[in-house]
Amino acid sequence: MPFRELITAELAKLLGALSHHDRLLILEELYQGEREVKALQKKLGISHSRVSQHLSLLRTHKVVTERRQGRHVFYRLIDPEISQWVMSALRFIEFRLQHTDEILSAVEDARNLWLSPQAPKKNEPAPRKLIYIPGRQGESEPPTQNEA
Amino acid sequence: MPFRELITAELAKLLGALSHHDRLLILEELYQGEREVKALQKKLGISHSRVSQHLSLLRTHKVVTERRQGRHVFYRLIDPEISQWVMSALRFIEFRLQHTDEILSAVEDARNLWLSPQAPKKNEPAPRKLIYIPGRQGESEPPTQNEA
DNA sequence: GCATAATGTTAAAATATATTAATATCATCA
DNA sequence: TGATGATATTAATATATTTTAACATTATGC
Repeated sequence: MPFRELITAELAKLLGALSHHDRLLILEELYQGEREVKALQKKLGISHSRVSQHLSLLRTHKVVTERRQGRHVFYRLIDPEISQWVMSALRFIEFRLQHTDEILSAVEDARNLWLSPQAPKKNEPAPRKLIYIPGRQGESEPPTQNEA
Repeated sequence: MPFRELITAELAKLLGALSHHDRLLILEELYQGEREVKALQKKLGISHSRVSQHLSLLRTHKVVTERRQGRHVFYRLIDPEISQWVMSALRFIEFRLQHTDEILSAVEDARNLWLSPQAPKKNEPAPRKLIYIPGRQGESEPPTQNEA
């Protein structure tokens, strides 16, 4: 497996590009549809320069792309399913968050927003494939697994 | 959505914990089964201290857990499906890697290793749910999406 | 038991990367 | 051209990573 290292490195870079609070919010926002920098800036409450830097990084990592229209630049996800993919990781963190009802319901909200088939509120582009499989029916076996 | 920030921050932390070449290799390795530090050290070709520190970080983020036996410490994935989840992101980077046949086949190898139902070679713990959906049949619509 | 080797963990220091905020530059359109 | 919006650059600060070394624990041989 000669290029396994390369693949792992690429994956690590992608994960690194996404491992930022603001950038995840941008992902969430862009999952709803195209947005210009100004809109993202308002939504996130950070400077436009910072938004631009985040977008630049996401562009570098081929997560987003843009479309120019006059002086407006609209950003969008290259593959909107990356958003679903990220959110499908909710299952790996929810046990950390399952403390208050408020947080639990926020997790539900997030899941509905990002993972339900009717996710994009208005004028949705197309029905999306579900990646997340709710529930943990496969929880029977203790993960002792095998030896090498 | 009051705790959305919290959820996004948690997700970002998880992604951050995984966004390292060595740690992804550890994930891959542990997907095969329990491993002691020494084995990981040999496999990755890095210092045992570094392995231990990586494992410590993964432990902090509840990705792995350990079992002690004498002077050996065996690590395993808390939820082996996290490994599949990470590898299902291959689709988001493969267009960057699709250059040589060698790389392409390495991607295939990686996919087979991590995502095929019979993934763990020997004495597999249980049939695993597939998260990755091969192919891109939903590629018809240009992602113009909707406006807010 | 005692010394020694094997296995892991931890801490501290050095290095490398990432983030931020401020500023500068560039492009577009009225 | 002037106003606006977007991007690039920079420098400072903060985080992460790596290395080295010290430490703890368990097994083994005498």
